[in-house]
Amino acid sequence: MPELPEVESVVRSLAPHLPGRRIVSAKFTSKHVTPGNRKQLAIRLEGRTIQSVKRRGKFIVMALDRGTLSVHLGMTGRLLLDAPAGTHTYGVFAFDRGVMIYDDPRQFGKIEWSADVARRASKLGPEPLEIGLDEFCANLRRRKSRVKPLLLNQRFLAGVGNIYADESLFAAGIHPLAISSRLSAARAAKLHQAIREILALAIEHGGSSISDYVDADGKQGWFQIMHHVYGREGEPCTRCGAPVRRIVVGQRGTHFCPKCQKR
DNA sequence: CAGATCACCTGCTTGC
DNA sequence: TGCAAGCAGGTGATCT
Repeated sequence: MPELPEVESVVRSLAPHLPGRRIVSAKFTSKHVTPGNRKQLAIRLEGRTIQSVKRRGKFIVMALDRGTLSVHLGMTGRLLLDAPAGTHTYGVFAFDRGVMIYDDPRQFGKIEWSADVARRASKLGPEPLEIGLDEFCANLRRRKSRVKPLLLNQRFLAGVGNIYADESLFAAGIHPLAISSRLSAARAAKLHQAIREILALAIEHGGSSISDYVDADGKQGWFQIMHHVYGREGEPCTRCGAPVRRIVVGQRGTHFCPKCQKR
């Protein structure tokens, strides 16, 4: 579900509500979402006050008065404010005022305490909305990888996922199997620009709601209606009319226009 | 290091 | 209608 624009939208919907709230109690009920000692995690959170909510890559990072909590939504995770618990609720944060629940049908998400947050954060690459052109080009040139899997690599860029990788490559006119180190400076610059524009536009539209994504207020995103290739296999390219193709690259469905995107 | 394969888990869609 | 296969926004381990 959630890539950078969706996570950013969740953070923005949480930010007006969470800071200053005290966690009265917490409860976790999935060994996958909260691996290890989830009872201890609940005890650690008890009595803590949330100071800030930020995003780093696809991670939601909450600074507490003591310690840090990170939430990764995996594929189907949701953080919802003042919503009732359901079949797939695996986390409940009871505040002095209100409640926040964590839902995640597939349980690919992770809720973790600060020590693990630091370990994870050290493995993340630069923020795609912050990295400069020169550094981006140098990083592309240094790798001899197909460009699509490279964009999905969180050590290369933190936050780009399957939808926005495909959409960015389409916008830049680059084939997903192009070799990163062999991209011309002009095409690398175009990719840098495309990633920034698409992520920013997607954030403006609250992200993409493909099947069930919503922010913490339960509001869906609208960027999916502006997708040019993702999920459009067989449909005409919005630019040239040729049918959009779907191939598998690195085990991920990959959508592109064979006429507009060149190696 | 690049890449393939598998694994984690549930639910929805598709095709026979 | 039923059932199996295939698919899904992500990541990490393991092996070549």
